[in-house]
Amino acid sequence: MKDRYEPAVIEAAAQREWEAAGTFAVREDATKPEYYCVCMFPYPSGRLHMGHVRNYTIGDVLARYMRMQGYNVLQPMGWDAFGLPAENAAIENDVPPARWTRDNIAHMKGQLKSLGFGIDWSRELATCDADYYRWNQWLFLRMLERGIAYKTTGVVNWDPVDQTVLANEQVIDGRGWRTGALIEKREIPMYYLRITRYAEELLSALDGLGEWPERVRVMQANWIGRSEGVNLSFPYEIDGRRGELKVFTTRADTLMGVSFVAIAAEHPLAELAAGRDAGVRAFVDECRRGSVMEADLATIDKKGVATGLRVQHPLTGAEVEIWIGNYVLMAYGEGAVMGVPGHDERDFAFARRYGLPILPVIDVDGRPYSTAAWQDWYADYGRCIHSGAYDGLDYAAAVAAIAKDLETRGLGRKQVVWRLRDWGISRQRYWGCPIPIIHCPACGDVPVPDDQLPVRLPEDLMPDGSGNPLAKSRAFLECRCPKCGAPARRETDTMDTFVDSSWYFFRYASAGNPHAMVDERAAYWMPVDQYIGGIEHAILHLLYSRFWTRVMRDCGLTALAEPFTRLLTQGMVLNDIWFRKPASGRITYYNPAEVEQRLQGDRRTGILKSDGQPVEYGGIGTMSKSRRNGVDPQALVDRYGADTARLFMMFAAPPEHTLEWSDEGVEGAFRFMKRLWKLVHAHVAAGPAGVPDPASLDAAGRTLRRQVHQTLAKVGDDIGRRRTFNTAIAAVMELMNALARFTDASPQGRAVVQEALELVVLMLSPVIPHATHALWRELGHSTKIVDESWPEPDAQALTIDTVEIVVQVNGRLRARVPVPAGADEAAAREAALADATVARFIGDSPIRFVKYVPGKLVNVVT
RNA sequence: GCCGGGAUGGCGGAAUUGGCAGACGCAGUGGACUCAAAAUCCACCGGUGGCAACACCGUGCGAGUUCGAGUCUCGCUCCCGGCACCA
Repeated sequence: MKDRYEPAVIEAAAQREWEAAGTFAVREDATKPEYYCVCMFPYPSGRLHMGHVRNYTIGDVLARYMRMQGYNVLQPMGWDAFGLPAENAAIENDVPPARWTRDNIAHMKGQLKSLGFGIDWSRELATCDADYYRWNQWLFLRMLERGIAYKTTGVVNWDPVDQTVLANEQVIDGRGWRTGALIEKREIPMYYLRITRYAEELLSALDGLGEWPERVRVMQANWIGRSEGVNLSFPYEIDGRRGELKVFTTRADTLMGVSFVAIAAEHPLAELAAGRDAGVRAFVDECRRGSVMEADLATIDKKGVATGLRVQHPLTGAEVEIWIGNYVLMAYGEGAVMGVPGHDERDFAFARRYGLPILPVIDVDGRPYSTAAWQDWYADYGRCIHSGAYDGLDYAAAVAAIAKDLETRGLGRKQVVWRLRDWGISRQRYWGCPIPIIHCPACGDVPVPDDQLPVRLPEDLMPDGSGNPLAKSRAFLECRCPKCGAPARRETDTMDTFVDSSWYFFRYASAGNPHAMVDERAAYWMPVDQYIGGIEHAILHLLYSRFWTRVMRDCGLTALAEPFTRLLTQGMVLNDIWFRKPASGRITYYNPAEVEQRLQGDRRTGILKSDGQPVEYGGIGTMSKSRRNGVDPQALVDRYGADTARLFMMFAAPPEHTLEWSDEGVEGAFRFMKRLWKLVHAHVAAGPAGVPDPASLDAAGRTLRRQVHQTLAKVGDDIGRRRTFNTAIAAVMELMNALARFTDASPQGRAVVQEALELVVLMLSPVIPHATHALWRELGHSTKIVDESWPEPDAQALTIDTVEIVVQVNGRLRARVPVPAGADEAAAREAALADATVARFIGDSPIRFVKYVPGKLVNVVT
């Protein structure tokens, strides 16, 4: 063994050994408990970024730890390989998307291997492979059969210059990103998946996901958005035509307080009113131009316009005027709301602005109501007043009575409304999974028969930015109708890439099966025991996966409803932002590596190394291409090795927090690697060491040995239960400091050090697997450390005969005194009162009482 | 605006169940080694006062509960993430 720590050499050697032994290729084994650890698979953009390294390091540490715990651990990897960037790259670099994607995969796979992740590569998959996406198509056909998939129209962004449909992200300020043309909204036929059919189950099952972060569950619950209320109708007669204006309300108890009805600008009645009045037309157009989805709309003024149209109150028959309100959403409920200014803040503001009557109809604990200003309690539940027959009823009783009366008149009933909408999966794009439908002039839309799957995506086409190349490819387009045999045309839309990622974790566990989507191996591995990925996927990806798994269940493919037992959402990786902003022109960003930092007082300044001129500090933000503050993991690995990169990532912050990049921090991790290496080397160079004999250890030896086993217990708890890798590493560092100070070279001293080093190496092996692989051998073992079990702390080493307890006087720390372990209150009290400092602070005051926390603390209260 | 999370030294962070605030690391300061530098090693490192022993103050702000609060309760301020004016 070399004195010098040379990561490049030892890492390559360790990786070769794992590969040769097939260490991470796992098979189903009913005799062992299984542990399935999945990290969200990457989009093959070309290079690994720091977020990937962090994500996969967390997964790998857990996987290796669980392996040492005796589990049969599967850690697979794959590629989320369809999607828009490949088409953009094709246009920019004149490379077909298929080749660009596969080249990227090859390069990134090499990078993943160099980081030493314990991945079972025999199960690798790429969603752009027909072996994979044929099962998207197959399940889609099952969904069609069950009415879960259906076709209807949807609105898309149409670029009239390129004659193409754009994704939302390709529309900037209402214009096409390439052409700058004003984008039109177009209605086209699309396929949808009826996720709303599962809304109730997707919501209620969240309660069972106890090992998911609370905030993810809350975000999902809000997204699904269940509301219980009453759907009711306001009858009208306009131009001699009878109709009913429907509204949904969760506050049917306030129905007698209605003073107007507000409808969305997109509502059919708004269109009718706009046709009669130029003022109304202008307002409707203004509302439509404004975005409906932005959060800052929450603070805009509640504006509206009267339509001159009137409806009848469903219970009293009184005339109620219809207004168009900019705060009413067409996409939620019925696109219309009843206006109850007395008890709804928005309606209140609206009524005040336009001088509409405000009628209090709910009494809240007799508090005095004033129409002068809104109070939050106006929206509270109470008892009905000024409501005729309903006076005196509380919320539940009033809603029940009103719903019943409405139902008698055929004008309403109780209803549950969901915010969640069906999932539109059609994309007018080339680089995706073809939707397996054939359009026949005679038979209509005909599903591709199972025996003709997969519908292969031709890989030789080149997108040019104008429309979908599939729609121009006769070889793809032209086919025969499976029903009547007549010439027909293939569907050219492809599926949303969220489809691809909704079930890949099932496929890892059924890798390579050409006959079935999943097989009995999936039953062995699934559900995923630990799923790890970015918080940005908290809603859509996770919700779609939960939905897709339920569809698979209902098709008899799995017994599971929930795919992920435990979820860890890792924080993003941040770095400093440096920029220059010339008086005129665009802001320019500089990579932190190009900047020399200066500290002026508490202000951070810097100069650009290349020209010596100052640059401005822009705070700290997520690593991104646009701000040029990324750090290339490859450069890091090349310079320090994978172990240092892994150690830094796991040490710098807890996994769920953001992680601030720090070159000095990386240096610190590297220093630790060198210290560990040298410590083991120095110990081994002094010759063989024996096994410690607890009975013959001196005090220092016993103390060190106790710290070793205490650390072992803590590290196991930190990794296994708490998932706080940073504190686990800190504890080992602390132990290493103690070890470096321990200089007893006697046989027993060396035996304690031998044991300590072996345990340190074992404890760190999930985090820094390469160096520990070499050090394990160095410490005299012929086995591979990766095959070792996680050690158990020695209970005997942990026993102590004396503890130091803290003594407080009136809650303030005054002394520490040693007492025998397990001392009772009387003994601890006596020891505390015997201390001179304690006595000084007590002085002449009489002792009122003494509080004793066994083994920890005595508090003397005077 | 709503929902969720947070605020602890110069910095990242620790304090797991209400019981020693600041572990560990980074940066910094002083020293050893060296012709010198780097690397490495040792020591110091929240603030104020004090020669020192030591004392007092200190976990965003203001109250409260408790023998005891970074931790619990109430009310604020600011920051981050998410979103949906959701009837």
